[in-house]
Amino acid sequence: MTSHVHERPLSDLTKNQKLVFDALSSADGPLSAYTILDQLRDEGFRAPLQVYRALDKLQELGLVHRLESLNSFIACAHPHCASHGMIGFAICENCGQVEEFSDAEIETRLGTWMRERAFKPRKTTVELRGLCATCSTH
Amino acid sequence: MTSHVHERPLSDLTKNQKLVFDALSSADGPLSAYTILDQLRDEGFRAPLQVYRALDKLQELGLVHRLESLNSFIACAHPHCASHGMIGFAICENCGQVEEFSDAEIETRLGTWMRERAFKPRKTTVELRGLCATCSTH
DNA sequence: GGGTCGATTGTAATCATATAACGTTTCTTG
DNA sequence: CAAGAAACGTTATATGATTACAATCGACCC
Ligand SMILES: [Zn+2]
Ligand SMILES: [Zn+2]
Ligand SMILES: [Zn+2]
Ligand SMILES: [Zn+2]
Repeated sequence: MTSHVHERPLSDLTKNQKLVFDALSSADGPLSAYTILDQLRDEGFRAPLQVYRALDKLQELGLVHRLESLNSFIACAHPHCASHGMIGFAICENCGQVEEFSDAEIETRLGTWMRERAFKPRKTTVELRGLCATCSTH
Repeated sequence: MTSHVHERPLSDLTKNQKLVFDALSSADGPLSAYTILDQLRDEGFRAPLQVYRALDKLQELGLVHRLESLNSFIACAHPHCASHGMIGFAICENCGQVEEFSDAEIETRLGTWMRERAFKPRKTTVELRGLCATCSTH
Protein backbone atom coordinates (compact mmCIF):
# COMPACT_ATOMS: atom_id res chain seq x y z
CA MET A 1 0.00 0.00 0.00
CA THR A 2 1.50 3.30 -1.04
CA SER A 3 -1.48 5.56 -1.19
CA HIS A 4 0.07 7.72 1.45
CA VAL A 5 3.48 8.15 3.00
CA HIS A 6 4.34 5.49 5.53
CA GLU A 7 7.01 5.70 8.13
CA ARG A 8 9.21 3.07 6.64
CA PRO A 9 11.25 1.56 9.46
CA LEU A 10 15.01 1.72 9.18
CA SER A 11 15.06 -2.04 8.98
CA ASP A 12 13.45 -1.79 5.55
CA LEU A 13 16.39 0.05 4.13
CA THR A 14 18.47 -1.82 1.60
CA LYS A 15 22.06 -2.68 2.30
CA ASN A 16 23.46 0.32 0.47
CA GLN A 17 20.93 2.70 1.92
CA LYS A 18 21.72 1.50 5.41
CA LEU A 19 25.45 1.88 4.87
CA VAL A 20 25.06 5.44 3.64
CA PHE A 21 22.64 6.32 6.42
CA ASP A 22 24.96 4.89 9.06
CA ALA A 23 27.88 6.82 7.64
CA LEU A 24 25.91 10.04 7.93
CA SER A 25 24.50 9.21 11.34
CA SER A 26 27.86 8.53 12.88
CA ALA A 27 29.48 11.58 11.34
CA ASP A 28 29.71 14.69 13.46
CA GLY A 29 28.86 16.96 10.57
CA PRO A 30 27.72 16.99 6.96
CA LEU A 31 29.46 14.75 4.45
CA SER A 32 29.84 15.11 0.70
CA ALA A 33 28.79 12.24 -1.53
CA TYR A 34 32.40 11.57 -2.42
CA THR A 35 33.48 11.50 1.21
CA ILE A 36 30.80 8.92 1.86
CA LEU A 37 32.00 6.97 -1.14
CA ASP A 38 35.54 6.91 0.22
CA GLN A 39 34.33 5.78 3.63
CA LEU A 40 32.42 2.90 2.08
CA ARG A 41 35.10 1.56 -0.25
CA ASP A 42 35.80 -1.22 2.21
CA GLU A 43 32.14 -2.17 2.11
CA GLY A 44 32.31 -2.62 -1.62
CA PHE A 45 31.32 0.80 -2.90
CA ARG A 46 32.99 1.65 -6.19
CA ALA A 47 31.06 4.41 -7.92
CA PRO A 48 29.41 7.73 -7.02
CA LEU A 49 26.03 6.53 -8.25
CA GLN A 50 25.86 3.97 -5.49
CA VAL A 51 26.00 6.83 -3.03
CA TYR A 52 23.75 9.20 -4.92
CA ARG A 53 21.04 6.60 -5.38
CA ALA A 54 21.01 5.80 -1.70
CA LEU A 55 20.99 9.49 -0.84
CA ASP A 56 18.02 10.10 -3.13
CA LYS A 57 16.02 7.44 -1.39
CA LEU A 58 17.01 8.57 2.08
CA GLN A 59 16.03 12.13 1.29
CA GLU A 60 12.72 10.89 -0.04
CA LEU A 61 12.14 9.15 3.29
CA GLY A 62 13.08 12.29 5.20
CA LEU A 63 16.00 10.57 6.92
CA VAL A 64 18.63 12.72 5.29
CA HIS A 65 18.81 16.36 4.24
CA ARG A 66 20.85 17.98 1.54
CA LEU A 67 22.66 21.19 2.41
CA GLU A 68 22.49 23.14 -0.82
CA SER A 69 25.10 25.68 0.09
CA LEU A 70 27.64 22.96 0.93
CA ASN A 71 26.80 20.33 -1.66
CA SER A 72 26.69 17.88 1.17
CA PHE A 73 24.36 15.77 3.24
CA ILE A 74 23.42 15.26 6.86
CA ALA A 75 21.31 12.80 8.79
CA CYS A 76 18.06 14.27 10.05
CA ALA A 77 18.28 15.42 13.62
CA HIS A 78 14.58 14.91 14.27
CA PRO A 79 12.39 11.84 14.09
CA HIS A 80 9.93 12.79 11.40
CA CYS A 81 11.16 15.68 9.34
CA ALA A 82 9.20 14.74 6.28
CA SER A 83 6.17 16.29 7.93
CA HIS A 84 7.73 19.72 8.14
CA GLY A 85 7.35 22.10 5.25
CA MET A 86 10.28 24.21 6.25
CA ILE A 87 13.53 23.05 7.80
CA GLY A 88 16.37 25.40 8.52
CA PHE A 89 20.05 24.84 9.09
CA ALA A 90 22.60 26.99 10.87
CA ILE A 91 26.01 26.12 9.53
CA CYS A 92 29.23 27.16 11.21
CA GLU A 93 31.85 27.96 8.61
CA ASN A 94 34.63 27.51 11.09
CA CYS A 95 33.97 24.23 12.87
CA GLY A 96 31.46 22.70 10.47
CA GLN A 97 28.79 22.21 13.12
CA VAL A 98 25.24 22.19 11.78
CA GLU A 99 22.13 22.84 13.80
CA GLU A 100 18.78 21.88 12.36
CA PHE A 101 15.72 23.89 13.30
CA SER A 102 12.19 24.67 12.31
CA ASP A 103 10.05 27.68 13.02
CA ALA A 104 6.29 27.72 12.71
CA GLU A 105 6.14 31.47 12.24
CA ILE A 106 8.56 31.45 9.32
CA GLU A 107 6.75 28.49 7.86
CA THR A 108 3.46 30.36 8.07
CA ARG A 109 4.97 33.47 6.58
CA LEU A 110 6.49 31.63 3.64
CA GLY A 111 3.23 29.74 3.21
CA THR A 112 1.31 32.99 2.99
CA TRP A 113 3.76 34.46 0.50
CA MET A 114 3.44 31.40 -1.71
CA ARG A 115 -0.32 31.12 -1.46
CA GLU A 116 -0.78 34.76 -2.42
CA ARG A 117 1.22 34.13 -5.57
CA ALA A 118 -0.16 30.68 -6.28
CA PHE A 119 3.35 29.30 -6.04
CA LYS A 120 3.29 25.57 -5.43
CA PRO A 121 6.29 24.59 -3.31
CA ARG A 122 8.22 21.39 -3.74
CA LYS A 123 11.20 22.10 -1.55
CA THR A 124 12.10 24.90 0.81
CA THR A 125 15.69 25.72 1.62
CA VAL A 126 16.72 27.86 4.58
CA GLU A 127 20.41 27.92 5.39
CA LEU A 128 22.23 30.29 7.71
CA ARG A 129 25.97 30.41 7.24
CA GLY A 130 28.19 32.07 9.74
CA LEU A 131 29.91 31.37 13.04
CA CYS A 132 28.47 29.37 15.90
CA ALA A 133 28.54 30.67 19.46
CA THR A 134 31.77 28.88 20.27
CA CYS A 135 33.63 29.96 17.16
CA SER A 136 32.50 33.58 17.16
CA THR A 137 34.07 34.26 20.54
CA HIS A 138 37.49 32.81 19.74
CA MET B 1 39.07 56.39 0.38
CA THR B 2 37.84 53.02 1.47
CA SER B 3 37.16 53.47 5.13
CA HIS B 4 33.59 52.42 4.64
CA VAL B 5 31.49 50.77 1.99
CA HIS B 6 30.58 53.06 -0.85
CA GLU B 7 27.88 52.51 -3.39
CA ARG B 8 30.27 51.92 -6.20
CA PRO B 9 28.54 53.11 -9.38
CA LEU B 10 28.25 50.64 -12.23
CA SER B 11 30.63 52.80 -14.21
CA ASP B 12 33.40 51.79 -11.84
CA LEU B 13 33.12 48.16 -12.77
CA THR B 14 36.03 46.74 -14.67
CA LYS B 15 35.60 45.51 -18.20
CA ASN B 16 35.13 41.88 -17.19
CA GLN B 17 32.84 42.70 -14.32
CA LYS B 18 30.68 44.81 -16.60
CA LEU B 19 30.52 42.10 -19.23
CA VAL B 20 29.40 39.51 -16.71
CA PHE B 21 26.91 41.88 -15.12
CA ASP B 22 25.43 42.77 -18.49
CA ALA B 23 25.09 39.11 -19.40
CA LEU B 24 23.15 38.46 -16.21
CA SER B 25 21.07 41.61 -16.52
CA SER B 26 19.90 40.85 -20.01
CA ALA B 27 19.15 37.21 -19.25
CA ASP B 28 15.59 36.29 -18.42
CA GLY B 29 16.64 33.88 -15.72
CA PRO B 30 19.61 32.61 -13.75
CA LEU B 31 22.78 31.63 -15.59
CA SER B 32 25.52 29.21 -14.64
CA ALA B 33 29.10 30.40 -14.64
CA TYR B 34 29.86 28.24 -17.65
CA THR B 35 26.89 29.55 -19.59
CA ILE B 36 28.17 33.06 -18.98
CA LEU B 37 31.60 31.95 -20.11
CA ASP B 38 30.19 30.64 -23.36
CA GLN B 39 28.26 33.84 -23.97
CA LEU B 40 31.39 35.90 -23.51
CA ARG B 41 33.79 33.93 -25.69
CA ASP B 42 33.41 36.51 -28.41
CA GLU B 43 34.43 39.20 -25.95
CA GLY B 44 37.67 37.38 -25.25
CA PHE B 45 36.74 35.18 -22.31
CA ARG B 46 38.69 31.95 -22.26
CA ALA B 47 38.63 30.50 -18.75
CA PRO B 48 36.10 29.89 -15.96
CA LEU B 49 38.13 31.95 -13.55
CA GLN B 50 37.47 35.10 -15.50
CA VAL B 51 33.79 34.56 -14.81
CA TYR B 52 34.12 33.45 -11.22
CA ARG B 53 36.30 36.38 -10.31
CA ALA B 54 33.86 38.87 -11.75
CA LEU B 55 30.98 37.08 -10.03
CA ASP B 56 32.75 37.25 -6.68
CA LYS B 57 33.14 40.96 -6.98
CA LEU B 58 29.60 41.53 -8.18
CA GLN B 59 28.21 39.53 -5.28
CA GLU B 60 30.35 41.53 -2.91
CA LEU B 61 28.78 44.67 -4.32
CA GLY B 62 25.29 43.24 -3.98
CA LEU B 63 24.65 43.45 -7.71
CA VAL B 64 24.41 39.73 -8.21
CA HIS B 65 23.06 36.84 -6.15
CA ARG B 66 24.06 33.22 -6.15
CA LEU B 67 21.28 30.64 -6.17
CA GLU B 68 22.70 27.86 -4.07
CA SER B 69 20.20 25.24 -5.09
CA LEU B 70 20.88 25.84 -8.79
CA ASN B 71 24.60 26.56 -8.78
CA SER B 72 23.81 29.64 -10.79
CA PHE B 73 23.64 33.39 -10.63
CA ILE B 74 21.15 36.17 -11.17
CA ALA B 75 21.29 39.95 -11.35
CA CYS B 76 19.74 41.63 -8.34
CA ALA B 77 16.17 42.70 -8.94
CA HIS B 78 16.36 45.55 -6.42
CA PRO B 79 18.56 48.59 -6.25
CA HIS B 80 20.51 48.00 -3.05
CA CYS B 81 20.20 44.45 -1.88
CA ALA B 82 23.38 44.52 0.10
CA SER B 83 21.45 46.30 2.84
CA HIS B 84 19.07 43.40 3.35
CA GLY B 85 20.02 40.65 5.73
CA MET B 86 17.66 38.15 4.19
CA ILE B 87 16.77 37.76 0.56
CA GLY B 88 14.50 35.03 -0.69
CA PHE B 89 14.02 33.48 -4.09
CA ALA B 90 11.07 31.61 -5.49
CA ILE B 91 12.32 29.41 -8.30
CA CYS B 92 10.03 27.76 -10.80
CA GLU B 93 11.38 24.36 -11.73
CA ASN B 94 9.36 24.28 -14.91
CA CYS B 95 9.96 27.62 -16.61
CA GLY B 96 13.02 28.77 -14.73
CA GLN B 97 11.48 32.05 -13.61
CA VAL B 98 12.92 33.45 -10.40
CA GLU B 99 11.23 35.96 -8.15
CA GLU B 100 13.29 37.78 -5.57
CA PHE B 101 11.67 38.85 -2.33
CA SER B 102 12.36 39.95 1.19
CA ASP B 103 10.23 39.74 4.28
CA ALA B 104 10.82 41.79 7.40
CA GLU B 105 9.00 39.33 9.63
CA ILE B 106 11.09 36.37 8.52
CA GLU B 107 14.20 38.48 8.83
CA THR B 108 13.26 39.37 12.40
CA ARG B 109 12.46 35.82 13.24
CA LEU B 110 15.74 34.50 11.91
CA GLY B 111 17.53 37.35 13.65
CA THR B 112 15.99 36.39 16.95
CA TRP B 113 16.87 32.75 16.50
CA MET B 114 20.48 33.63 15.77
CA ARG B 115 20.82 36.17 18.56
CA GLU B 116 19.47 33.71 21.13
CA ARG B 117 22.17 31.26 20.10
CA ALA B 118 24.91 33.79 19.58
CA PHE B 119 25.18 32.69 15.99
CA LYS B 120 26.91 35.32 13.89
CA PRO B 121 25.48 35.24 10.37
CA ARG B 122 27.54 35.82 7.26
CA LYS B 123 25.06 34.77 4.61
CA THR B 124 21.42 33.78 4.69
CA THR B 125 19.93 31.58 2.01
CA VAL B 126 16.18 31.22 1.47
CA GLU B 127 15.12 29.44 -1.69
CA LEU B 128 11.69 28.14 -2.55
CA ARG B 129 11.61 25.61 -5.33
CA GLY B 130 8.39 24.60 -6.97
CA LEU B 131 6.00 25.76 -9.66
CA CYS B 132 5.05 29.34 -10.40
CA ALA B 133 1.42 30.37 -10.79
CA THR B 134 1.51 29.99 -14.56
CA CYS B 135 3.16 26.60 -14.59
CA SER B 136 1.15 25.05 -11.76
CA THR B 137 -2.12 25.46 -13.65
CA HIS B 138 -0.95 23.90 -16.92
C1' DG C 1 59.18 60.46 -14.43
C1' DG C 2 60.17 56.41 -11.45
C1' DG C 3 58.93 53.33 -7.66
C1' DT C 4 55.63 50.82 -5.07
C1' DC C 5 51.65 48.27 -3.73
C1' DG C 6 47.22 46.30 -4.30
C1' DA C 7 43.66 44.85 -7.47
C1' DT C 8 42.84 42.72 -11.65
C1' DT C 9 43.86 39.75 -15.45
C1' DG C 10 45.34 35.53 -18.46
C1' DT C 11 46.13 30.71 -18.75
C1' DA C 12 46.79 25.86 -17.77
C1' DA C 13 46.02 22.25 -14.88
C1' DT C 14 43.41 20.09 -11.58
C1' DC C 15 39.89 19.10 -8.29
C1' DA C 16 34.98 18.38 -6.95
C1' DT C 17 30.21 17.34 -7.79
C1' DA C 18 26.61 14.96 -10.41
C1' DT C 19 24.38 12.35 -14.15
C1' DA C 20 23.70 9.43 -18.54
C1' DA C 21 23.51 5.05 -20.39
C1' DC C 22 23.31 0.20 -20.23
C1' DG C 23 22.83 -4.17 -18.57
C1' DT C 24 22.12 -7.27 -14.46
C1' DT C 25 20.21 -8.69 -10.12
C1' DT C 26 16.86 -8.81 -6.51
C1' DC C 27 12.35 -8.19 -4.64
C1' DT C 28 7.34 -8.43 -4.83
C1' DT C 29 3.08 -9.93 -6.21
C1' DG C 30 -0.25 -12.65 -8.55
C1' DC D 1 6.86 -19.72 -11.81
C1' DA D 2 6.04 -15.37 -14.58
C1' DA D 3 6.32 -10.46 -14.92
C1' DG D 4 7.02 -5.87 -13.45
C1' DA D 5 9.25 -2.78 -10.25
C1' DA D 6 13.05 -1.48 -7.62
C1' DA D 7 17.71 -1.63 -6.62
C1' DC D 8 22.39 -2.47 -8.12
C1' DG D 9 27.18 -2.39 -10.67
C1' DT D 10 30.12 -0.17 -13.90
C1' DT D 11 31.97 2.95 -17.31
C1' DA D 12 32.05 7.13 -19.27
C1' DT D 13 30.89 11.81 -19.31
C1' DA D 14 28.96 16.22 -17.97
C1' DT D 15 29.02 20.19 -14.99
C1' DG D 16 30.81 23.31 -11.44
C1' DA D 17 34.81 25.44 -8.96
C1' DT D 18 39.65 26.18 -7.41
C1' DT D 19 44.95 26.17 -7.24
C1' DA D 20 49.02 28.08 -8.88
C1' DC D 21 51.83 31.23 -11.19
C1' DA D 22 53.12 34.94 -14.05
C1' DA D 23 51.80 39.33 -16.24
C1' DT D 24 49.45 43.72 -16.21
C1' DC D 25 47.04 47.77 -14.73
C1' DG D 26 45.84 51.70 -11.66
C1' DA D 27 46.26 54.75 -7.84
C1' DC D 28 49.48 56.99 -4.98
C1' DC D 29 53.70 58.97 -3.25
C1' DC D 30 58.49 60.84 -3.83
ZN1 LIG E 1 15.31 16.82 9.73
ZN1 LIG F 1 31.77 26.76 15.06
ZN1 LIG G 1 18.76 41.52 -4.70
ZN1 LIG H 1 6.91 28.53 -14.15
